[in-house]
Amino acid sequence: MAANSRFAMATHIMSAMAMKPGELVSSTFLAESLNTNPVVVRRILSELQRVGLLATQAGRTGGAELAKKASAITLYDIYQAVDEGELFAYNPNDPNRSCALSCEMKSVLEPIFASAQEALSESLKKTRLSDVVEKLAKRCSSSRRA
Amino acid sequence: MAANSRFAMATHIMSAMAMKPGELVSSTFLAESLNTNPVVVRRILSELQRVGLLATQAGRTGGAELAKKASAITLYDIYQAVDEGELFAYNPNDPNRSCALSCEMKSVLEPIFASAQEALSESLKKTRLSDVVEKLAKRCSSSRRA
DNA sequence: AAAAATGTAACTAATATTGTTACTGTATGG
DNA sequence: CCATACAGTAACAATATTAGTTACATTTTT
Repeated sequence: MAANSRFAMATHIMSAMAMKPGELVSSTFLAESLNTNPVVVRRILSELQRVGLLATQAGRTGGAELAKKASAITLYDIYQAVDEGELFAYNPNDPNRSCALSCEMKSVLEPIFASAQEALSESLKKTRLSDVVEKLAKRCSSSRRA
Repeated sequence: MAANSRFAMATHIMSAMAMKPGELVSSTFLAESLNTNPVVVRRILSELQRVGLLATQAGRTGGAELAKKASAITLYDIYQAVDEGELFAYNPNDPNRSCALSCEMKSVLEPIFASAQEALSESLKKTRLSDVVEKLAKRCSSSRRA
């Protein structure tokens, strides 16, 4: 259980909400779609809410709904909300101060890691949540036909 | 101890070898530079050797050396050697077969994940090991001057 | 007041990463 | 020929993260 699937789950959750505009969707409903526990969903909802992608409402008829139009949300927004960890980690040990290479390694890697992270981010910015929903709608209707 | 630093360590190792062309470098020497245990180094050496980036020699005067010129090796080659895991993980649970969205989610995410991975890879291909070594050499000489 | 929702804390199980010890096999040098 | 220094690898411990679960407080509607 190491590679983190929160981005996939968050995109799933956001897509489900985008397909029910104006409706409040419960964590229990979302958990059934994800085949997991409602608390797992609520943890992700909480992160998405924190960055303003959705709003929740407590109480008997409560639930969550998108805070913006699906066309105004990119997958990068979702990625950022749930995946704050750095892509790459540096050597966790202190540099060996008697080794010049060891002392300079991190500062040489920094811009390389930053560029890679930036390339990844730009790629995710190209897809909007509305694009995902469109693809899902197409696939779902064609699988229903089959 | 979760985010994986093998790419940073492997780049460090490859750089150290690139700065001693023709020499066999021991895992003990590399471990001192990384401030870690020789076995940690040998595990990474083993992965780099598996993909043909370096060659090792056993015995009293043994060690490791690059199998190609530093200008013929990109950081992507190193990344691939040590970081085989996927960048993103899918929801580990089975899809809920009574939910069309749930059933189609993975196939919609697949090309998105692939594009992001590709963008990352292309970014890493832009830097050659020789570029890293040049930057290190500059930084090391200027820090020595200071 | 009951019911159904959010929000969150605390715990478990599984897994990954790093470091360590201990050992085998190999090649060199005296 | 044999001690030495290396690679290679298995086994284990410490730590951290992820996902799932239980439990409970709070909020809102009916």
